[in-house]
Amino acid sequence: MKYSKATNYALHTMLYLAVTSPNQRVGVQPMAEKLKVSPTYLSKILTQLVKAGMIESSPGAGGGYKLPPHWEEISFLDIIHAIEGPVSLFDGCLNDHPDCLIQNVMVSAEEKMEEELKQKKIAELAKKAPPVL
Amino acid sequence: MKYSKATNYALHTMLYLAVTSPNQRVGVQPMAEKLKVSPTYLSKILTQLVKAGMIESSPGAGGGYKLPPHWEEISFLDIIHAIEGPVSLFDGCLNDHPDCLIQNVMVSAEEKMEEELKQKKIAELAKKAPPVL
DNA sequence: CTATTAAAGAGTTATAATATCTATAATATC
DNA sequence: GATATTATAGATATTATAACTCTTTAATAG
Repeated sequence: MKYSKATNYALHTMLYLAVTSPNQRVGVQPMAEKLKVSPTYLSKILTQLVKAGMIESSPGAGGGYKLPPHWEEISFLDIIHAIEGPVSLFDGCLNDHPDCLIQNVMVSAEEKMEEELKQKKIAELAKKAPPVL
Repeated sequence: MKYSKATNYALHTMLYLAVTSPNQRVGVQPMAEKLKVSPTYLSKILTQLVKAGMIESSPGAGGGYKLPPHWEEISFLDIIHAIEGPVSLFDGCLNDHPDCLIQNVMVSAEEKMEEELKQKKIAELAKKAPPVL
């Protein structure tokens, strides 16, 4: 029961873009160096973020990744869902009956966490963040 | 990013004990049948619960598992921690700096969920639960 | 056309979850 | 005390998922 490192990488790259260059394109290499992860692996994660609309990409020379116009609205939850998928963290019931009391409790607790993650924006953190991240 | 099935089994057995026989000993087999899991595997999980003080056990003929005296105070969070350990669901920071903004957000969100899980007691559910679970 | 950079696919390794099997220890009943 | 019953412990196997690599393809700027 842990969030994946991929989610961790995704959150950090988003913050990186928000802090250093919200409008300028950045390639994978500098970010991969910063996070000490291989560029190819990080690019997989970034592709997922692109598909979820969390960042924009352009190939070719001078290309790279950039935050989208609505970047200031992007929340932690958005990014997490982009990587982990929209799945609930509890697996459903073991017996056959339809309305599982345990499931209900777990889901409602999860929703409390998600409310918090939805309120927290990357942009908000970028203001507080030191230049080094 | 999911809670383990072991946690799911643990929650269900606790509710099972609370609903059917808070004071009487029950062996592994009937519970394993109910949950459709092998008795040996379930017993591993139950042993973890014993060590965490969530249930009491006695070996030998007529033995089995039973809820402890303070069972009405046992929360979802207690049970989850007994199985998953006390670990945070976020892995910590990637860079070297000490005070990770991202980590802080994740942890505080997690705490919101835990507050909810701490308030929800098995006993409370047992009252609402149908006899079949 | 060429250099650069993202995307996609296949495959590998590592780690953790899930489960099984066997042996051991403890207890009640006879 | 012998036997049946039940939990506990250890080792091991299996499966699933995460984490990562390598290689190829596609797109774009100059």
